Amino acid sequence: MINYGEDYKIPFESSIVNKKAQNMLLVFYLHEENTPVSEFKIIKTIPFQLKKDDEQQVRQDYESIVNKIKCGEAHEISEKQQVFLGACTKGRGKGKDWVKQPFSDEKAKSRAYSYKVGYMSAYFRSIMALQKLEHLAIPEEKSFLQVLQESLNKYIGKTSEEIKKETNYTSVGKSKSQLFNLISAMFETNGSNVNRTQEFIKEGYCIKTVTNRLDKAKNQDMSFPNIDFTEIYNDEFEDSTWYGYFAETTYVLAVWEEFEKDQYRFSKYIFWNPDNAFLQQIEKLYNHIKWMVRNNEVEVYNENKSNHDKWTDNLPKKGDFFPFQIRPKGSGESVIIKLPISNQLIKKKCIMIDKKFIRGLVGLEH
DNA sequence: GTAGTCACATGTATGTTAGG
DNA sequence: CCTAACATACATGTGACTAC
Repeated sequence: MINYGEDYKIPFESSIVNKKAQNMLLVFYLHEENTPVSEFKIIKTIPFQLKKDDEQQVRQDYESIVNKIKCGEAHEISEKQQVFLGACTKGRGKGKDWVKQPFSDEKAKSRAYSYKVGYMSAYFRSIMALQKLEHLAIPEEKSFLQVLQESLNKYIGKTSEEIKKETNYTSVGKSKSQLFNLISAMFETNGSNVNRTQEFIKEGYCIKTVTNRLDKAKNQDMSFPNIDFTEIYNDEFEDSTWYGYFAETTYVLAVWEEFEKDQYRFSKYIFWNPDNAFLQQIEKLYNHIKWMVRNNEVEVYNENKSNHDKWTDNLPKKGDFFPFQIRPKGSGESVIIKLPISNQLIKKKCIMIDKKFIRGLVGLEH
């Protein structure tokens, strides 16, 4: 736990963070989708060692946390303000974990120090030498953020055709993720998804595209990876994939303008960190789905329907948890999964963020 | 063990349509 | 005729299998 009353007096060297880092055993499990955690296999145990290269950042993260305490702003600490070492919420939840802080009368949420998911994933990869992840080339004298901005700035104002030429990006056809793939091409990732490069994962960054189309009706909500109902059933929100998506990720929203029919121009990008209200809303949705699955409340209407017919169900609808919506998302033959416990068949789903919300973020909505 | 191949799931998205 | 709520497109990722 973060001790608001004491920690601000303690330098990093003698902090609980640094002490525990000297004496910590990591146990890695293999995550399997739609499988309860208790059945995960242990694949690696190893003592934790903070890498020399990362120490400076962890120290800065620690100092940013204790500085907030010193400024009487402990209630404003969140997990987004740090890079590797976060300040995750901890406590009984449901409003019962507000504690005193020394330099303000405002009560702060109880929190603990934590290494972020992306950081630990990168750590794991570094010790396991898995198949090689693509790397971004980050020159010695530049930071990740500089490289990110320079790579994008270079193409601002250019059309997708121009960018295709300059990046030697081939692939034509009807892929629905062409504009996103083009962003990856800007980072010279050899065709890999830029969001899955070592650097993006470790720093907790994710690029998404927002397209402003001539036919307004064709503007789309923003999609996310598929929902793992077994994870929701078993895990608390704070340990979930969704928490990682929204509490520990900085989004870079790349905006494309359709200036002529089917012609797009990369107009700008903005950074977005989901705020607390957003996080609370997704937590509500998470817990609602958890409740539904646990109590066998999910109903699916698929009588006499094939896998490629329309199925309907009683999961929350658009508007119930604005700006989120649950949508089907499979393709090919891979469109059906089983819910935990009930073994109820249901179409694969993902969460989507409402386009009005997203367009508001990037200044397209008035 | 591990390189190559195949099949298909996943992640990035957008397309389609029925009912108010 | 709009748009919520269903659907699918395609490139990449990846597990299973084979051959060495």
